[in-house]
Amino acid sequence: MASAIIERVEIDDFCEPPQVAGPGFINFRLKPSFLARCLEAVPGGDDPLAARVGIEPTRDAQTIVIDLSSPNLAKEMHVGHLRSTVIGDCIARVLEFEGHTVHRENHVGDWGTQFGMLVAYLRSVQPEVADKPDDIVIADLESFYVQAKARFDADDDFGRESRDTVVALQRGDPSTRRIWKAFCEESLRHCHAIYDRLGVRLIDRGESFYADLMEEVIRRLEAVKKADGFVRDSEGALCVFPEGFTTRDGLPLPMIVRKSDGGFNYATSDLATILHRVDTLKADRIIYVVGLAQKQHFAMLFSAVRRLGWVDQKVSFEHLGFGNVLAADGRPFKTREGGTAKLGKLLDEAVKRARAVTQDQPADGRPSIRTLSPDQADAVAEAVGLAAVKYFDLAHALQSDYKFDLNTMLAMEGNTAPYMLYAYARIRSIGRKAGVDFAALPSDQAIILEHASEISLAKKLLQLTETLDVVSRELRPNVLTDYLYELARAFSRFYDKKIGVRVVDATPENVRTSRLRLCDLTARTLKLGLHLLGINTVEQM
RNA sequence: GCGCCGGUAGCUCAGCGGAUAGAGCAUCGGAUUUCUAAUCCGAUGGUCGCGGGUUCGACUCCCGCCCGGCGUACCA
Repeated sequence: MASAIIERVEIDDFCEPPQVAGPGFINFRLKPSFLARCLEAVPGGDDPLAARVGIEPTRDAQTIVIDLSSPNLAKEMHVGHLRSTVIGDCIARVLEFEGHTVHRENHVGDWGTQFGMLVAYLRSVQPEVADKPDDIVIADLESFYVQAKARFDADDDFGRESRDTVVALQRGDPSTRRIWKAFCEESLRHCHAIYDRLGVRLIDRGESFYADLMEEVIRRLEAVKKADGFVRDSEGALCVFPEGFTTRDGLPLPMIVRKSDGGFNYATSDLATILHRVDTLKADRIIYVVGLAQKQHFAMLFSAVRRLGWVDQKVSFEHLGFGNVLAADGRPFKTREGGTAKLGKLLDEAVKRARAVTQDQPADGRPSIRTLSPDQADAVAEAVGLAAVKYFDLAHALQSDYKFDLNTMLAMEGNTAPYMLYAYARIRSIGRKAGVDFAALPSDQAIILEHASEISLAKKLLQLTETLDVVSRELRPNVLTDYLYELARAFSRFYDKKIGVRVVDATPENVRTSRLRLCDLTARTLKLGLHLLGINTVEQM
């Protein structure tokens, strides 16, 4: 059968004669001339598609909401928020690149009983905030919370005051609200210092934003409530009972939407966000980038929304769950003191280590030829350190836990950000060395693929489109990191003095130009790919 | 108890129906008078947790076990 297929296919213009290779396999080998034609067709220079390496936006754009990051404003952001933020941002970038309208929704926790405690504590330790709420400064949110909690546990009067403050807050008492708002804004400033550093932009929408919509959720549920129905009261709480979920005792498991004390919880606000996202933002697709631990919660939420018929069938809901970040010993990530590891500190540490890496000298004692000024070295360290953390996170399959290991993520060898950034910087340096502006390379000159390393680099370059298809369809960032790593390796071989080819001093001129164009295409592909991961490139390092 | 996610080379991880299971690190051995060696080439190393089944073909799908983690009504 295979030979019958081989005889009949007409693919001479782009493929070598196919060969039967064992039972069930036919090998097709694309002709270098065809690969070259494909690469020649990629727009360059000042073409608007040059930075997109020729990839056109989709024709059926959707409106997509991505729920990401979502820290609790009561505390400092910690490692736990890293994955949601970095993965969510990457997915958003990929979908935006495809041409979709993306809303990055930061569903921050700014509501609930702990805020009564925090406001009461703030009032007692910084009484002046009542008059000047905008002057509030809390250097360390984490210890502020710990102190408030300690007082709450030890002091009954303060406990009562805290509970009264929650009530006042929810009733809308102006003075309480003012202090609460000041606290939240201060906490958000801490968050955005990190977002800015990570290059992540998103829209903050706290639980409090949904206060009216939560009431609307309750009204709608009350309207369809029946004694033994899908929506009913149970043990004093208003509940939805999606099918197929049970408690330890095998009884139907409710999603509690209004607690028996009348308060709301995350199910209430998650339902409210859906109303906002569907009715106001007009979302076609909603993606929740939240840890795998909440898988059941989202399964119940989506099931409930479908059953309630609150959204059009064509709106899709996806929980993009991910595993935990563990310490190097495989245990939950804690500081030496046992507290949660603050994200800001972790990034500082990564950048500090990256700075040391930029000081590395060649192993054999030759002098380094790096010419970075201290300021440039600082900038490179910042870029490399943050890139290392992000890249390492994104390079892991989403569902698996991974060990946060600065040594591995900052290694210059292997599938790491430093290797990738170096490959890019190295290519840019070739352009400088050759005295050419990549953007001005003549795009009408042929690409010539003769050497094995040129052909395999060309094949890799041409896999960008299908790689991005997989990434956006399956929402898997590590498919992109793997591709970029393979591309960088293919380039290292192409450029290797032993197994590769000469570039800057290649002759004749048309071969040199062809190879420089391959360099340019590789640089643009790496830059685009890293950009979609949320990683900035550097021109030298 | 039930459900979900892991269990792949000494270590860190990819692969998740197709051809001899791949990288990096580590170990050992090569290249090199640089187009920035943060490189390249090679070797060693794996009954893909265990046992059944489906299939022409299973790390990949199904069933049952064993480990580890998480979830399982008023935290998120």
